[in-house]
Amino acid sequence: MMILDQTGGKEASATRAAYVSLREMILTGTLPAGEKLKIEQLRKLLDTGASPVREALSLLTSDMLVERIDQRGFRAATASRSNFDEILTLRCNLEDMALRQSIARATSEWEERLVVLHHRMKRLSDTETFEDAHKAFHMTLLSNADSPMLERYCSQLYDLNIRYRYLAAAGKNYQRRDITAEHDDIFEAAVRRDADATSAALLSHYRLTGAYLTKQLPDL
Amino acid sequence: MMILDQTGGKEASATRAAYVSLREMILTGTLPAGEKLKIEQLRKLLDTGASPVREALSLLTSDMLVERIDQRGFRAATASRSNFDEILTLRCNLEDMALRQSIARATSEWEERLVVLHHRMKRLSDTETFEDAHKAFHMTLLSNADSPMLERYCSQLYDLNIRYRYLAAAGKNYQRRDITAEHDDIFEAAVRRDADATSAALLSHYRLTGAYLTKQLPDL
DNA sequence: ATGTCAATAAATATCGATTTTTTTATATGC
DNA sequence: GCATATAAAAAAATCGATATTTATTGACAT
Repeated sequence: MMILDQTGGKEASATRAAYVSLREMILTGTLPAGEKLKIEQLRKLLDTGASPVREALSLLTSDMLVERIDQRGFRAATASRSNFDEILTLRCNLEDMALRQSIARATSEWEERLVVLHHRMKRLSDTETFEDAHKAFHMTLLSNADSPMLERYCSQLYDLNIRYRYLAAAGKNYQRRDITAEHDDIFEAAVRRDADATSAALLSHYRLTGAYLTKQLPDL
Repeated sequence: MMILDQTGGKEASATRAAYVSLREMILTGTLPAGEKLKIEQLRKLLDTGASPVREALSLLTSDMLVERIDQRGFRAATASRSNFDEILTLRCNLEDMALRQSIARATSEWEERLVVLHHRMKRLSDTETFEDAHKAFHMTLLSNADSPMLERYCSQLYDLNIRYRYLAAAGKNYQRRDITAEHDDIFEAAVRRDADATSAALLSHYRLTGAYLTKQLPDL
């Protein structure tokens, strides 16, 4: 009998635990893109039953991280240069849309959330938890659009992009760009509530990162 | 021992059969928006096991037709006026993007597919299979964008919108608008490869339908 | 060598039963 | 009366075993 889960109720069910683990493994490349995902193998790896594994994999299709082919199981979503390009293009278009809606509805509350997250992100640069802070900052930029589906798409695309960062990091001499100044530009334009400037800074940030990653990416 | 599935291999697995049935039931409102989806109940309804039902429901979360709450099961996605508005806005933005990419890459092959589908759609007006022809026409318009994820989003949004058509039809004096002329406009502008005109016609088509549906929608 | 077919092995998909958790109903004390 | 605790019922989640399907192997003929 488990009293209470201190970690925030995350691994409440075996399915959820499997979902979180598998997600992480696919995003970071522990389970390589395109890899066949065999139930029995994963069941042993995660030390759980076949049902939670199957269900977790089914749920991961929502995130486009897993493909399911009827009667022949699951595989990790494939990666390719064209997929990478598509993600970049979609992110630019969708985030531009979300960002403008967000700024149009700007409130001081939203602004203050941004201030905190921007600060936190700068503080955590180069730490384990930077990734989380970075995503929180970017998603909060869009959060005021009050468009749950659009937010979901953007979050999805953000995560899919992470996968390519790990893929690039697997290539030999990869080192992270310094993106602090770019974040500052985005942040400052946002609190100024200057939609055009924020959008320009944000898209430039994505495109620069995209070009940088493309160079570092191994053959796909 | 089943020799071969004549219907095109559609219900190959119990999971797939459940997926198709449940999807249909949610889209048409047989399973009302927001409804609790109990495994045992659906299992009996579809005359299948609990595993295929669970897996089908998990897969349906990808389509945003089912929500899953850890340890307390599944429910049909809720419907609301704001959700309807969000779908309309997203469709206009995403389809505009897809359409322009599609037209920019226009080929005579794509054009001919459009001709056939436009013809077929006109032919089938007011028949059972009109829905399929209608979706095929709209999706083919976008198909030449060569952007699988964008297509997937558009397809998803198309289906989510269908649900509101059924919801409106459930309201008393609903009758379908005549949309033949609008389709003709879209089609003709597309084969002219006039991106601006096609986009304008398409978005106007969506917005007119949206305004019309909004009036007919019962309280949400 | 190459392609086909049958036999075998491996993996997926499904079932039926059990465990765990949540929900509902009922009782208890303030 | 109202909140809280407790017991019973319902539902979700999970397990272990089995059935079904797909993938692999090797013999055989072309």
